Amino acid sequence: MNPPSTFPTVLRELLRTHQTFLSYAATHVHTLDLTLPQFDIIITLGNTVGMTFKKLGEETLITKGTLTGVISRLEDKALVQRVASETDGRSQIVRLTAEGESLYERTFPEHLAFIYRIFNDYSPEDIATLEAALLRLRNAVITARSDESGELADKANGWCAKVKDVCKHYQDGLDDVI
Amino acid sequence: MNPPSTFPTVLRELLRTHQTFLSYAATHVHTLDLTLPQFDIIITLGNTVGMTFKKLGEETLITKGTLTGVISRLEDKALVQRVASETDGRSQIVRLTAEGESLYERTFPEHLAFIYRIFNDYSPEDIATLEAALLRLRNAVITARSDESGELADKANGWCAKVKDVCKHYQDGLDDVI
DNA sequence: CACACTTAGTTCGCATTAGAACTATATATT
DNA sequence: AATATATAGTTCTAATGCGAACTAAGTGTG
Repeated sequence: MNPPSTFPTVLRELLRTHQTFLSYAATHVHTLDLTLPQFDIIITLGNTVGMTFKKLGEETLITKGTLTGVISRLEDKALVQRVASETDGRSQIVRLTAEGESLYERTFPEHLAFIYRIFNDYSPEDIATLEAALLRLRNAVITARSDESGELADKANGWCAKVKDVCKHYQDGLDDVI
Repeated sequence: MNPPSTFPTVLRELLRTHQTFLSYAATHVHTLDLTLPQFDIIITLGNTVGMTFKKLGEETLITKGTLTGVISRLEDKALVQRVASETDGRSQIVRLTAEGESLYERTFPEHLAFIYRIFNDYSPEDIATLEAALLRLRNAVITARSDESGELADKANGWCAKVKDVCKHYQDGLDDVI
């Protein structure tokens, strides 16, 4: 008794897919004694001359508050270093140390190969299709977010009256519980 | 200079989409003085007679260790309660209190309407397509995971030699950095 | 120059998150 | 029944993750 293919279902699938992928990626990264965010930093800094906290946070989707701690732990491991920016007294440049570069070059191809196994049965078109579907969803979220209390809100509220039945239907699928 | 549509790109897009969606959903849930996992528990328990920790964890994708804390905080807010199972001395049933039921009925339609705004431009087929794409990806990850050190690994390792060039290409797009 | 205002990182508080160790209860096997 | 094994929750630790307050440094306007 699967729930119908509605937006709550599709979003749950988004969470599930995301979580499954992270768990898969972690199995490799943990063999390097790194966490996923830490390894993300390493591969983002690989083949670059370093970048500011701000840029690094944008690339890796890590909030600046969190980033401070992640970088500090990588600094403890001597894989990255903070360098004061010469042009902006507020900025710090984060770059790989020699040891960090070495780790990157040693492990990144291996990591990509590990990830590649996921797409064994994907054609390039399949990958493009998937990416387009994800991008469309993300843009749809951004649109909904920026459209606060606008027309969308009205439509949604009008639609809200009908929702309770859908909820019941959706929840019924979960009643084979105890 | 966008990176080409390769698997690292598509996976980064998965993370981005996931994060954007969570951030959107949180803007509504936080007005209820709940965190996302807490609200997830509420709507999962809504219209049910309650369920065990195990079942609840499976539905919400929350690890059992984490679940203990989330449920405890919801218990502090008097929204859920633990009830000892009559059939299994190890199990606890988690169910909504009257106050929790009330909250659920008051806020779930509103929440669905808020989420619905994302799919304003989606047809039912569009939603089904998106869900299929996500499900396929998740199954691909599961396949890769269960195929440890199998044929996939060999193919991936053979392919690994070519990876470095791809890496360089992929990273070049990030060099407009400082 | 003095002022408000923005921006870059740090720090702090609170709540997950995964994973491992632990307790108590079931279940299976002999 | 006695033992081994598996399962359900709890507890613990280390590391995110987010948001808000804070400091230091840049930018703008008068």
